[in-house]
Amino acid sequence: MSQSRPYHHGDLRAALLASAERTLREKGSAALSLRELARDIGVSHAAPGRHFKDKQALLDALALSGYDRLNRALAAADLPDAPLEPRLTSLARAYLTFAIENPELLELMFARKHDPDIDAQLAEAVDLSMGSFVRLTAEAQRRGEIVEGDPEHLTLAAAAGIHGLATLIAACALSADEALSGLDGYVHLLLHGLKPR
Amino acid sequence: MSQSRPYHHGDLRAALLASAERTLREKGSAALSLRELARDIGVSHAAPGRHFKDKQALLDALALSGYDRLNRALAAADLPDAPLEPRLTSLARAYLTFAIENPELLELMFARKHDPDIDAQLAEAVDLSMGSFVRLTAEAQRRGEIVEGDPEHLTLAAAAGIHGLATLIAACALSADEALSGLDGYVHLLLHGLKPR
DNA sequence: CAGCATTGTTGTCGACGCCTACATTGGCGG
DNA sequence: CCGCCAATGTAGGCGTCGACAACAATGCTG
Repeated sequence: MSQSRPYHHGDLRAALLASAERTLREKGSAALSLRELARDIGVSHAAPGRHFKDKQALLDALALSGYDRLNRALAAADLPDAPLEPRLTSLARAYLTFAIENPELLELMFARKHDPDIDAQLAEAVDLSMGSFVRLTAEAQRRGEIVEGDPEHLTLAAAAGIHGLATLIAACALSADEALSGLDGYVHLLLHGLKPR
Repeated sequence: MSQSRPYHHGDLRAALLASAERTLREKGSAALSLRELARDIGVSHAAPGRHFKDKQALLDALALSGYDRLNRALAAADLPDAPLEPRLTSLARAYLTFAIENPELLELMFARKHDPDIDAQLAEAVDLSMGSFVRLTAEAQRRGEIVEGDPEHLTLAAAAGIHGLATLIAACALSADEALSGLDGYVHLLLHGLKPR
């Protein structure tokens, strides 16, 4: 057989992750099968097992890479010199955009079934995501632009709302356009409250 | 054979849903298998197919019953005569409590893979859930206790934050105790904003 | 260049979802 | 009261999947 394909793939792990992410985007995490991935790439059905001990291990790796991309997007959207409100809006917009573009991945990232050992890395990645918001509230609080109180609580208050919008978008319970167009108003409400001043 | 079990179960559909919900709570939705449900109940492996054309159909039914319970909990927690802040707090507490007690179910309810036809019923159930919050903001706005603006946007602003907290709890990214104990403060922030007055 | 760890292959096992053909049951009309 | 039919449960089978084990090809390292 003049099969030009070499016995060793070269970087099967990366190829698996890339193909898995495409399948995830197109058909959802439930439709992800290790055997189909192997077929798509052109290796045997057991080859993925060399790189991911489990199907769950692959999902975990996918979730981790998702946090990586999200964190880069958040870092890029941070405007350290901008005033509080536009700065928070920019972060929020980056988060929502990620949710709109990677709904299945977001669902995976916040799924409640990861290996305990990977959970530590995951928690670290989540902390990194929160980091952008923590810095923002901490600095704003130092300048007196934000109410006093436990900075962690204040950060959570801001982040929970934005995360809620993101999950609603991912769950198709909220249209992406609607969320993005109402974002400015939403952040304003976050900062000024629902009660009239 | 003196098998006392009658040929017909009587209410297999309800038994399946009940058993499925227990399994869901104990082992997660991924571990839910129609065949195992049938074994637990003591019917043949194809019997569930008479009541749910699909595994997804059973998950959809589970999600619908989840919305039903959530909506009842929200209705019971509504205090129409209470002032704005404690009223909102009571609704929020009911939502978070539901999330704490039914994390897997909540994940299922907001999963993005339901049959298109069931989606209509699901959307209706979601609207019902939002209803409690909508009434609250509408009345508060009528009394001038809440900022002017599109009531739907204001409701979303309140509900998104609470939903965000709930999903964070379900995803184990936030401890239940922490969320409940900080809830009063959170609702206060929602109403008064992060900026000092 | 020899030996060994890495990586991919083949084959197998049990479980699952779904389908079809068949059995049992209970209810309804003659 | 009885026979028929729809509803419900059963038995078996098909194709796929994840996981495992035994084996083969490769390439690194001493």
